[in-house]
Amino acid sequence: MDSIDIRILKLLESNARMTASEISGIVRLSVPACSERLKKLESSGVIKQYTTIIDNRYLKKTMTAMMFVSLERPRFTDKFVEAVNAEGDVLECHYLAGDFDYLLKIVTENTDTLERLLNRIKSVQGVQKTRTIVVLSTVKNNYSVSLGDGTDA
Amino acid sequence: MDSIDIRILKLLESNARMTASEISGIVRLSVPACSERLKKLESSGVIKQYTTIIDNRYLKKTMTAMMFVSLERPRFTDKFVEAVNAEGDVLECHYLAGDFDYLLKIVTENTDTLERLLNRIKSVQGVQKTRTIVVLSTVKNNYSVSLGDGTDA
DNA sequence: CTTGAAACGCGAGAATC
DNA sequence: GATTCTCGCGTTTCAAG
Repeated sequence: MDSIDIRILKLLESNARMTASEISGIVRLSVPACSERLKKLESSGVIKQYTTIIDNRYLKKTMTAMMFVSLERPRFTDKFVEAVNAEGDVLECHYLAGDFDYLLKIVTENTDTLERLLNRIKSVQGVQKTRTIVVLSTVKNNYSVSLGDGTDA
Repeated sequence: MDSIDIRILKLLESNARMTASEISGIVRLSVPACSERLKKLESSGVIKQYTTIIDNRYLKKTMTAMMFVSLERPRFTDKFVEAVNAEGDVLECHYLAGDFDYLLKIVTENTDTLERLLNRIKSVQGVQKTRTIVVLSTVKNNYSVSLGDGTDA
């Protein structure tokens, strides 16, 4: 992982469909050299996934909320994790070191669907306490750590 | 946006580098028809971005934290947003309807870098109160809303 | 929407420096 | 690492149905 790899990753971060020849032109490497680096970054696991970000507006999911959840006992964890994974509107679920056990990031249609989701979460066995915070607007939303300008690292 | 579009989006969500001919084979459409749908999904803004998810482990950023921030007055917003955007380790920033004004999702190296980041945030003009919660593990981490199986919507 | 054809560009591999 | 060449495939654009 040298600075050229970082620059390649940065380019792919901004556009995952960039071709090897496009990249080679920008980072000033030959196409085969670029292809090889690409394959290594993929096979080594540095590149976890190429994904597509879909505008939630077109899916009518314009409401974001954060939901804290506490479980009665750790033995309810498996059921809870299962339930969370089954909920398509729950994008993230983090296990916390703090007052609450979990933080869920939710993207859903409206207050109705949020209410129903909240009720489903509350009915999961072992869920003791929840606290939901509505997001008014999202100022920043990156999907991966910033990679700097490639001059360092 | 019919069910075929949904299926195409689903495929691109799982792998943004899928070619039009690969997609056409799966959704049982001709290649030109697929290409056209792709271009429409891109130009209409349904597809916001093709991005690459990089494993934070390889960037040595293995620590995740959630930071709540309150500002004294709304007039400090611009400076704060600017500061947040300049911080590479701050992946998300949401404006909240609640006790705190903002929630920041942070991915950083270790407690040292988190401490320094916290201090930088605290020194931003107008920052009144913060509360930082360390994430122990991440159970679920999707980047876009789930699209179902394409049989509906 | 389909098929089919032509032209172009890209990616993979081998050979070479 | 760079280059060059070749081969096969994907993409785009056209036609016609």
